[in-house]
Amino acid sequence: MKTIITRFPPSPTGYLHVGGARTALFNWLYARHMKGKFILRIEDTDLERSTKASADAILESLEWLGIDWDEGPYFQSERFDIYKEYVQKLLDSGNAYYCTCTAEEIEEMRKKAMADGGKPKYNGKCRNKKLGKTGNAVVRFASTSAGTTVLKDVIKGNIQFKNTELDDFIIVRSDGVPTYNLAVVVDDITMGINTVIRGDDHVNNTPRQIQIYKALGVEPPAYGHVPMVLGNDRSRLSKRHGAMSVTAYRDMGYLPDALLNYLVRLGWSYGDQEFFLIDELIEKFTLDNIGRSAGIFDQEKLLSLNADHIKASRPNKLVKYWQPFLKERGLDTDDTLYLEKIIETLNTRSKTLIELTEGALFYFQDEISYEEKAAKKNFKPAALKPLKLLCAHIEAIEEFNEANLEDAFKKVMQSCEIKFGKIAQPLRVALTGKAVSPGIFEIMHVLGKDAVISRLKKAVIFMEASTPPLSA
RNA sequence: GUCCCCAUCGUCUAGCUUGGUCCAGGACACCGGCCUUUCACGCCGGCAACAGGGGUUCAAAUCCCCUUGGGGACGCCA
Repeated sequence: MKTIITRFPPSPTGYLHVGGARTALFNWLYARHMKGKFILRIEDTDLERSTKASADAILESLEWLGIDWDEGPYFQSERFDIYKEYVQKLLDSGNAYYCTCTAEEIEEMRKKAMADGGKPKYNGKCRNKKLGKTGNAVVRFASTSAGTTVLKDVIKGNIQFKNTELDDFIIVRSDGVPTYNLAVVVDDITMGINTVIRGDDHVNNTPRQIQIYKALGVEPPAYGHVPMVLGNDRSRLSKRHGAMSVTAYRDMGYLPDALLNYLVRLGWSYGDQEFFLIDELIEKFTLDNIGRSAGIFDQEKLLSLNADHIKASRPNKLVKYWQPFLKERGLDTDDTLYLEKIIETLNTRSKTLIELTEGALFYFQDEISYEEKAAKKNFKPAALKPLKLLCAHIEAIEEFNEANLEDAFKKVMQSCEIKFGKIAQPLRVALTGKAVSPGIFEIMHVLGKDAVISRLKKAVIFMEASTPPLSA
């Protein structure tokens, strides 16, 4: 059995967006599933628009996602000699020719073709002129207009194209730099790529590429065109759909595994299963479960999946993704054991790492500032006595454990003749400053005896200072 | 304009290959309820779809055709 070799070939003209990430993911998963190879190639033949910064950003995103590559990154801009060689072959075999038509002439041809009810095309004017290489001549591929080209797509099935639909497209620009259609084919041939999984938007390029393969006498790879990811208005994903870069999701507190999980399910399915860990995906991912229709990117579902992944992650694994968010707020992240304990109290109530951070703030503050609403509602005069009493009982505890703590509560409840709820909420505000938080026993356990007592005392002082003793 | 692709709840989808087990299943969102020291988690329940029209067939979400709708491509971008 042959080794499957896939690739991801982004062009460095911007950041890696979620659609591209999904394409990379499919190629990567398939390669991993088949125990094959995954190659990364930077398609920077467009010297004008390609930037080093974009290339770096893309690599960074892939690394964060955990999509690793076995070869590369190769840069097309460093492979011009190879392309030149192949172009010469095409020229020699009569499958390509020089063309000196001007932009105006070509514009005319296109208009005419449109007027005749067809696609805007180049009419092949220079094809038989046998022109030599001159100053600003381009090289065009002499495509066959007879017959049809069949694309055997592993996802969409057979697609037929009448060859008359194709024109003689440019394979080398006037400045000598090859264009996309030529470079992909040459790269895929020389890199041994045998499986090409890419976006739907490339379907119409495929017959051109297949023709180049034929002209070169090389067997084309297996193609699989995955449907596009659309924005909520059903149009192609773009900036106006909001945050679409991988790094934006990272910065919003999403876990890479959650993004990957969401992305893979957008277009691929495994029965009714929604939640996947990466290893599981590698084990279960195959091309035949990829759907044929385009999908809309749904942030809500991604959010929900992120919450699931936060819940399912081992705290010690989550720490490394969480630390940057803590650092951003100037919080100390050295005590990872403490962080893990905090996570355990908050992971079921945080949908993102930002929510986790916000929910955890009180753990890091020595001085709790009370939320006005929460204080008003729970720091009522009637709560003063129970809190004071509770403080005293807790201080008296020798071993700060659940049993003793429970005992302290019982005593307070009995002597004040109140229910647990009456003491729990004020205590919560005293400990966290908020009316919403993890369970108070969990919190006390993480905070420890000293912090609990100190926060209780401060709450008592606060209440005494701000509340006139209405009831005796 | 021309070519290509697609079409199941609002969204992602299962089911379609090998018609009947589907008056269509799961998930997100939404709405109820339970649990409960708050908020969540969790659990239970509800709302909600086979685009339309023709065929084929005893029988069609599943096969065929047309219409409509949506998307994509037509670059010296990739």
